[in-house]
Amino acid sequence: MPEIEKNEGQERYSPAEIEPRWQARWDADAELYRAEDPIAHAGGKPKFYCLEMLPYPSGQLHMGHVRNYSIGDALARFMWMRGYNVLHPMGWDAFGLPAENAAIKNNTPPREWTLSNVAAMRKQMRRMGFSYDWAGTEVTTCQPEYYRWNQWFFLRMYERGLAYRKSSKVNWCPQCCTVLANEQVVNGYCWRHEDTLVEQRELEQWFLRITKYADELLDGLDKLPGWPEKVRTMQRNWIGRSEGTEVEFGVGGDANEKQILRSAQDDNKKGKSGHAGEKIAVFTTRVDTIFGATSIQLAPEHALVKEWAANDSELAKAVETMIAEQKAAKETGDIGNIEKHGVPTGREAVNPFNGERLPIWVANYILADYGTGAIMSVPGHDERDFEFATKYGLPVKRVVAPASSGGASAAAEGAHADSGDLALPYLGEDDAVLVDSGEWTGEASLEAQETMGRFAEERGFGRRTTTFRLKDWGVSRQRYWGTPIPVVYCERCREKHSDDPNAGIVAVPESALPVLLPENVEITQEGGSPLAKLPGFVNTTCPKCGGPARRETDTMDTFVDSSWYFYRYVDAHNAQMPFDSAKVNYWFPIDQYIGGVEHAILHLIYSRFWTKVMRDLGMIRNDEPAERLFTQGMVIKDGAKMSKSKGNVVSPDDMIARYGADATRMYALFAAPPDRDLEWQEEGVAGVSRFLARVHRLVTKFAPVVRTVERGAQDDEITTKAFAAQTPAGANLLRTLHQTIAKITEEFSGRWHFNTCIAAIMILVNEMAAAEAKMDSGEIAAVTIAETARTLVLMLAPFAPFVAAELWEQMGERSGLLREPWPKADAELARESEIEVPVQVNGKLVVVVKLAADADEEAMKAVAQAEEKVRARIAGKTVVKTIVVKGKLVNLVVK
RNA sequence: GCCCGGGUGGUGGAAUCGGCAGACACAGCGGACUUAAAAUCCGCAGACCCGAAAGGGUCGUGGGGGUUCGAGUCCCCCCUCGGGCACCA
Repeated sequence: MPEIEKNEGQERYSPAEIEPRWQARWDADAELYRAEDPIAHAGGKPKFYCLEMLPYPSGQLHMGHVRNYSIGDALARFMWMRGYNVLHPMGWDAFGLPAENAAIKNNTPPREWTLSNVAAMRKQMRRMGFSYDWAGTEVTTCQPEYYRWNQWFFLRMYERGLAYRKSSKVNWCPQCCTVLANEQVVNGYCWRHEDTLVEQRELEQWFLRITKYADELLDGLDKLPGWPEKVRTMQRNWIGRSEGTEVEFGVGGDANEKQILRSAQDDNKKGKSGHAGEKIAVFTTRVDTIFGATSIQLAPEHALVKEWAANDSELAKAVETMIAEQKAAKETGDIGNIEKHGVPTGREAVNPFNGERLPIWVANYILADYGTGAIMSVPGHDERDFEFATKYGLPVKRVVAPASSGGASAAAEGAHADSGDLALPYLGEDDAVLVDSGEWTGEASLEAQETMGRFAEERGFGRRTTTFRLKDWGVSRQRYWGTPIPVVYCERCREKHSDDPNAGIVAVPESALPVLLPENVEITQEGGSPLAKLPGFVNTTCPKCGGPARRETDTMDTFVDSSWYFYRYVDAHNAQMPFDSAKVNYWFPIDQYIGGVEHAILHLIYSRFWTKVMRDLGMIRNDEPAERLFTQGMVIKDGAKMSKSKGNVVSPDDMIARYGADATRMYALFAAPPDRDLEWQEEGVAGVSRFLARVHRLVTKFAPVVRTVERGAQDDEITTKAFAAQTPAGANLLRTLHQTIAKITEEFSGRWHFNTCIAAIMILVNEMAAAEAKMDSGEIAAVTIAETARTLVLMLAPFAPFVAAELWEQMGERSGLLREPWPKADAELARESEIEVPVQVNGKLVVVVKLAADADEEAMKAVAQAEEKVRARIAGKTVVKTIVVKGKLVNLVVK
């Protein structure tokens, strides 16, 4: 053996000195970056695309980001060491309102403000040591190089009818001075302004036809087992598919004038039209209960109600009150708890199934924008209808009964709520059958839904249909800082084809892209698109006829930007196309996407939609963007989510300055498992920092040993195993080492409980510290220490890359840590030779005995029974039963 | 109201399969080192009771029941906190 030099470990751990030095080195030698084409140089390595959500460049990284990226970076580094070809990119969601607000406040142009924030945050991220390939993949969505492709996609969608313009009621936030998507309205309030109520305005807007993919977006969720069930459920609810039947009820005139009219059937036969032949379409998922309908309920906003209210001031007043009340309820937040009420319209509708005349009401619980805005009210089988009918004394009629009752509830006809068995509506079971339902009586409920739907279709007064809660995605924003919509409006073209309502809309040709967002724009809070005030931008020529035309002045929703940014990462500098399909097909789907659950429906549903559109354009092969999704918990401080308004924000810069980036990110992983909320406690960061100092001191001390051993090992060819066997203390240390490797490797590939990984590393370090003294006494071989120290540093690399790199170098290693293979656990070395077996009497712990790990059940039993404490406990009693679980425990049952 | 998560020492959390509850930390306490402090190192530490101590006993994972030799873990009922949806016909 060569002489072992010793380092007394005088150098103190100083992240402030270590971290910037390594950061500079990584920046300079681009260790973390792709020097060459990562696909061409994959060299047979499997690919791994590790993605974290790109941040909005507010100027400050917050703790939520730090946590998100610490998780992703640990995984990326681990996969790198496991020999994967890793793609780990980062970018900036750089368009959006805060830049405009900042412009108003500080008189700084949004571009300048945004880009300086990007620079500041990029610096923070580098300071954190995150392993992003800045040079190769960084994407900034507000750059024309990026947003021109938003425009390009928009044109592709427009060509295919996936982007269209229509006038409709839209959500308007008076604070943002812009339209919001449905997804951006939270309980009637703006998602950005918690106390600003969203108004409804009638405006011409651009929409993306996401509903075309509603079915696929829904069904695809079943094929995403790598996504959290919670997110999938949220998306299912959001898409809200229900299959049912639309049925047309014929409308009678004013009942007081005794102008009861024909049923819809008659109307259809005679092809009559006009007032008398008006129909009300209702949507129901339970057409089988149609014989139990006892009224028709319309939403206050229903077109017919408007018509009728025009000549009926009383009705008009009632409807107005209802709408006002709903608005008020939204403001207090308890919409949904609002009491059901309504007014009769004095008109009647005819049930096309049985010719029954039903009163038409207007009710406040009917939603105008779902289904047809009208329902058939079946109080016998719907809780809401029941509540309403009970209040107004409308009849409750049962038409479905459990099969077991033999359809015996006929007596219930016309009964009211106070009759015992009708105290609650019957909501149906799988075996329910129809009663009192004409020719369908006796038919199974589920079957009747089918046959009655078909019947309605045959007779021409209905159709089976599917409705969705999901609405098309309104993407127009009356704001400046976003992607210009690449469309012009031409008066001449419109007039030339006055029969086509879309004739005046002319797409900007692809060759003219990008439509650049002008600079030096005055931004005010007054509302209306700021671009509309720029004649130089607005006035243009029509690409079709060459005549004067007006540019679209709305910009795109920023969620367009984030819907496909992760595709751009794989080919960020492509000037010809959004990306090279071959590259996407190599990297996609994303192997792991990591982000906050707050994106569960907005970003994550739009991204899935965009993926399907691109697939149908033939650009990509994958149906879904990401194979696996992980949603991390929130960062909490003093029991509340960190936010400026609550004043409980902890700045990463402060943490770095005080404890270093390593300690900050390692604490973010240590304080809680990543899927749970994390309470930020500064003392905890200090603790991790102390731990790293301890590691630094220990490894620094052992580093010369490692260097010596590494040199010697080549000569002596002595295996670690052989050395380990020499001394019990050495075997113990190596056992812990290999148990730790096994533990961490397993967590990375499954549960991701990095808090327990770090705990395991701490245990190992504690044992190493204890081993220090034993090295001098010869109880532990130097090679054992060296092996342990070296492996420890490798395992630290995903969590604390700076100190790991520093120590790695101290140990005489020259290769970068990411190129070093992840250690392999040796099952033999990890195995326990001795186990502690608890001995119980009647399930209560009496004593713990030490046994050889391979002791069989007989031996365990014998040792347990021989134990003095156990004998004392069972003295004078009979052992009725002995339970022995090999390698686990012994339990004596006594009486 | 409905659907998901949680509830374990003073605190964050551990216990992956029903098998020693409280790993690993933080805060705390005691000791060593120091003129002193900081830093560091070593040790103690769920609660209650008995005992001078060594040690021993009882209780204990939100509450109540159950299954089991044995329950933080499984079943039923309930309380509570957080999140999502909320008249979706």
